[in-house]
Amino acid sequence: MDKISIFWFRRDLRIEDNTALNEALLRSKKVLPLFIFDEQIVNGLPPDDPRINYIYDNLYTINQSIKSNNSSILCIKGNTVNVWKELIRSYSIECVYVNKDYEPYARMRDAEIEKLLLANGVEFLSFKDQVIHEENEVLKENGTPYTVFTPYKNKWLKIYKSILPTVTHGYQNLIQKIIPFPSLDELGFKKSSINVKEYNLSQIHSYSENRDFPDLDSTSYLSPHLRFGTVSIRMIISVLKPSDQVFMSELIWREFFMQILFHFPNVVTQNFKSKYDGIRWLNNEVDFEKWCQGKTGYPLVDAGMRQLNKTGYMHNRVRMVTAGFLCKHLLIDWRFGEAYFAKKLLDFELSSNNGNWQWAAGTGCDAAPYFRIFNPIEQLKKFDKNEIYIKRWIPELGTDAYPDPIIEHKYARNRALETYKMGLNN
DNA sequence: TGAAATGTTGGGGCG
DNA sequence: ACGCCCCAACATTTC
Repeated sequence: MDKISIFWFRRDLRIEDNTALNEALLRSKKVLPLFIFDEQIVNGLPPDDPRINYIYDNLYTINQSIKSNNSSILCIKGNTVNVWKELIRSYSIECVYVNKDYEPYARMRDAEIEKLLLANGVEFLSFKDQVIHEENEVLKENGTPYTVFTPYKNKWLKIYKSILPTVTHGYQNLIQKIIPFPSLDELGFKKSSINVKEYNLSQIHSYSENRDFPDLDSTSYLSPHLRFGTVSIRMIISVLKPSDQVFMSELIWREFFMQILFHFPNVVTQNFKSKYDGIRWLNNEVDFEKWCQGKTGYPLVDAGMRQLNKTGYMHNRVRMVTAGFLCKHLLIDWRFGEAYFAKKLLDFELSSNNGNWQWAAGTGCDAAPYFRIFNPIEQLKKFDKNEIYIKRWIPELGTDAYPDPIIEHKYARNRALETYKMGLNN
């Protein structure tokens, strides 16, 4: 039996400028592309989760596009370890190629699979692909990680040399074998009514002027594409101009929080700054439910939550306002908000979601100070003064059906200040 | 990538 | 012309 190599798709769902795939095609004459719907992940999601749909659709499209070479993606649902044990039995595998995934669960899984493969004489090669600079490439002089964004960014930019997307040299080294591609139904999933929007770079050069106005809908919608790797980060960076530094900074925030999660994995469950551990959250369930449903009586908060519930997306400015409202006005632990966003966001990325929630709560590294409290009315005046965005998402606005504010701003502000001050450890 | 509270300044109304 | 008050506008401090 001829030896083959396997390229394992994970969160890099494209065939252009895909580092590990390119390496596999360069070094091996028989490359089998693989995707595993990991039961440990998907079993925790509803069968019609839009992100599962999005992954499926992209795999389907890639599978169609390599059919001209008589090639296929092997698409399986199962327990990842068991799938690999089975693959080792059915194929004579020389080498497995992957792009690195930096999340705690993925690192643990990959370490386990690598061990299994090595024990069976299979080489496991992993490559940097998802980021420009990975966890140990941007460090302080003393070799420790940065925990403040601005110096991190300065160092990031200092060592950055423009990287162009790689050109793929053809896919003829993919194994020529038609494998039936499973239907969504056969995988045990269902069609979702929510779809990922295509990304849009046409307004990228006016990002810094328009980004704070949610009614303009001028943002790029890149986030889910970066999350699932349907676009390469090198391609995005390569279209930026020197004047696009604000947009560039957002991409650097992404890598900042990735390296924070890598070096401080306890942030998943703990405050980055433990001096906030003593905050007595109220965690009122009725308040939380109203926040989730977009029924707080604060239009900007409610519009954001409804946009999230309906589309799986929320404008960034509004994310800050809704998150701040949950933590400060309602005194609900940021972990509840984080979990809700994780469930709903198409672009859900553990590192960014966690980092930004801890930012909003004031508990994170380089976070907003706790006494910086957004006034949802002032934010509305500043960023949606013509009320276009809020009317778009709250049809009953201005009628009796729209609720009164669940809490008065001034009262909530003072209560938050007192509660945070009281909870401080030093 | 905050907002409120407090302080300062200076123009204008008015006796 | 002067002193006094009011208050908008801006600046600084505080949370």
